[in-house]
Amino acid sequence: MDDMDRRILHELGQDARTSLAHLAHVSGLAASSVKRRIARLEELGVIKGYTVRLDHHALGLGLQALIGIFAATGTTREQLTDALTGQEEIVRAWTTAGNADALALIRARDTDHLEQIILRLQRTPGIAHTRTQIFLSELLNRGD
Amino acid sequence: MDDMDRRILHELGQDARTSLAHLAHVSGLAASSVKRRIARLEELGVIKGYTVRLDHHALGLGLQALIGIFAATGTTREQLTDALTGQEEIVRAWTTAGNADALALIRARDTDHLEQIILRLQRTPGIAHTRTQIFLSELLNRGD
DNA sequence: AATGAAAACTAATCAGC
DNA sequence: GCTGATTAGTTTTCATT
Repeated sequence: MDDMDRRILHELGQDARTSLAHLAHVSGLAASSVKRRIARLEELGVIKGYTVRLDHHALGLGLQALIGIFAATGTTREQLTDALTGQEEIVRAWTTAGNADALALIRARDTDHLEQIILRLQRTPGIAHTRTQIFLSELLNRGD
Repeated sequence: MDDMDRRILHELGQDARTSLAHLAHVSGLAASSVKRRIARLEELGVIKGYTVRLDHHALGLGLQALIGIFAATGTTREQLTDALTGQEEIVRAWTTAGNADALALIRARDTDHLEQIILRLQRTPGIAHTRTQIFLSELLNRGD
């Protein structure tokens, strides 16, 4: 991991579909050298993949919320992961050192959809209760 | 926006660097048709861009936290956006209907770095105080 | 590790359906 | 709005430094 790698990663962060020719130009390396570096970063797992950045509002999933998950006593990390992975509306989830045991970031169509998701979570074995915080608008999104 | 568009977006979500030939194969369309659809989705703003998914732990930014921002009275949305955009460690930020006025998702190297970020935010004009919640681990990450 | 050149593949364009 | 053929551009490989 040197400055060249960081530069390549930064460019890919801006546009993951850019050409090796462009990456070669901005880094000053040859295209084949850039390719080797990217292949190494992929092998090392530093690059986990490439994804598209979507306008979820345009796709009808404009509502974002953070749901605090309070696990039932005895629930394992694996059970919690499975319970959350089962809900396709959950985009990201973390265990926390705070109030709730976990926080789940979700995307919903509207408040009716959000309510469905919350009820589904509350009915999920291993989840004792939830606490939902609705996001009004996105101030900043710097990708991954 | 039909099922074909959704299929293409789903595939790009899995691997944004996949070829038109592969997208044509999975959708059953001709490569040129796939290209036209992607171009239209880009023009409409449904596709905002393409980015790389990184292993931030491997890059030395393994600590994630959510910082609740309590704005000073009279602070505008724009001032808050500017204040948060100025901190490069902030990955995402939202205004909320909850306790804090905004929530900022940050990535830090370690707790020392996190403390620096919090102190910087607390010194920022327009921010009255903050409340930090540290994430212990990531249970789920479904990209964007 | 990086380079440059050649070969293989992929994207972009466009006339026709 | 889709197709398939053509051209332009990009990725991949490899011998060399």
